[in-house]
Amino acid sequence: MAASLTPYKDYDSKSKFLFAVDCTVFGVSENRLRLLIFEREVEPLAGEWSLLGSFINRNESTRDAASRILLELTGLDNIYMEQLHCFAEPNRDPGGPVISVAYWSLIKINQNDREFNVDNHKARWVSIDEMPELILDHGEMVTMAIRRLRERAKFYPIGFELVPKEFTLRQLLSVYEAIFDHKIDDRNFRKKILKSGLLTMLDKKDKTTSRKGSYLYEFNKDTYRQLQDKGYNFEF
Amino acid sequence: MAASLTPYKDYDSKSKFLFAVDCTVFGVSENRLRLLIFEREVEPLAGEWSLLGSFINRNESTRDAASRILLELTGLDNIYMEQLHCFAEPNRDPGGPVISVAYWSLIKINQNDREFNVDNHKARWVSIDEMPELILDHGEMVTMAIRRLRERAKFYPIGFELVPKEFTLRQLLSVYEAIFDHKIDDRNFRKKILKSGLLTMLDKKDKTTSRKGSYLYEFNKDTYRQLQDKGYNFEF
DNA sequence: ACAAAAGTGTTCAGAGTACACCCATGT
DNA sequence: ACATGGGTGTACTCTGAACACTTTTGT
Repeated sequence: MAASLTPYKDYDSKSKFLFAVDCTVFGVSENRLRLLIFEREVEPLAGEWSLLGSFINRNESTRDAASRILLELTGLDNIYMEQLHCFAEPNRDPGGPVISVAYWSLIKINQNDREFNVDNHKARWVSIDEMPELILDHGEMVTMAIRRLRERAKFYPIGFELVPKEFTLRQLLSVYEAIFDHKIDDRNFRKKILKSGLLTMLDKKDKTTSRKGSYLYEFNKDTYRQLQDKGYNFEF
Repeated sequence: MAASLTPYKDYDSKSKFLFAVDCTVFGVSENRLRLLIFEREVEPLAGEWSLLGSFINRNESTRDAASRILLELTGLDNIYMEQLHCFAEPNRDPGGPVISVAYWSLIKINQNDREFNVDNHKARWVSIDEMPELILDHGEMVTMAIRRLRERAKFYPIGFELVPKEFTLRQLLSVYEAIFDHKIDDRNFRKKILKSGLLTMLDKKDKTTSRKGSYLYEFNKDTYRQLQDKGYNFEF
């Protein structure tokens, strides 16, 4: 028990719990919304598919713990991350009384996938419609995370977390198609996204996908931050 | 430790925590968004203002615990309630390593305030702009809860949780004014809310506020549930 | 010259916004 | 008759939705 001014006097008699975080990590590749899953290494349930998680230590917050996990995995420490929900059904974990706080995060797949390969985790990107059964309540976490992601994506500039620093409109459109799982009219998309003021057109073209080449954009950080606070309608 | 198939083998060596829930309870009265606060009864920090909370037991979920608290307080068990966030900063509680899951809920003030009076809790409704300092991170919980409430209220039919079973349009409008903290044009409000299909006009009038009397409405449960899933734009 | 992706504009319908007067009734 | 709150309609603007052809350029 940590140093404290006036400890709870019946501290020892109360129920205590282990505390864990689990991360739902999303990315988009090949026009699909994908999720990073792991082969669990510890008993119980070793060898089954799960989210990446960790117990938390006495001196870290849940957010610290989630960042720590993502850093170990990707080598990146500026990943978009939000708390999702605390899962605490009694007996949710056959390993003991463990309460878990789920986080969800977004990463740019192509930018990082090399690092996953050299990593010693047994990780796999799966499309969200081809997800295998996950252990414990991790399936429920994913369902909730997808719902939350779609809700955020509708009103906050979130698609940008899934796209490289410089990107084409087609790439961005395709991220939104993957998140919302429906086709988007490209003319209306361009019109609306350009009107938002979020994008700055660069004087460069990406020639990898067509002979004509398509303009690269980056996003305008000021507008981006404003819209994170105020919200904007990103329904297409 | 509960019965389990294969317990974590280093269970005893890991950090363990007490686990609590705290409830942010909102209501609307006299055109103000209000919050229920309590004089804390236990040490440490007894006598200061706080949210209503409780430790959770081994065999209840956080949701059960939050419902339990609200039931004790109000005598009602069908209160609108959502999980807000898990607060776990190290040393957030001087009483020991306690992690808290915050919930927020909405209740109809006039319907229940009698029960608060006979209750032995030292409770008080305060307008959100006249809130005193709260203990620990409870102020932060409230700030986040207000933000979440406003977000929900914009897109989901939530105002109805704050209004009696039969209500006038003026009452409903005034709930939305309180939540969003700005005046709403009553003609546009009527037009939009009636178009949503959420309301059924009753063949009764409330004559307590004017000589002419104003029609009472109730909400249409089917439409209500649909809009809870799909969402609707409740910005006025 | 042709294939393949990029880029561009218009029309229509529906929703939001601003705004001012008459209605019903108890006293 | 009048005071009080309840109830109603219109014009304008803006946004969203549907929809098809031209441009560029490497081969």
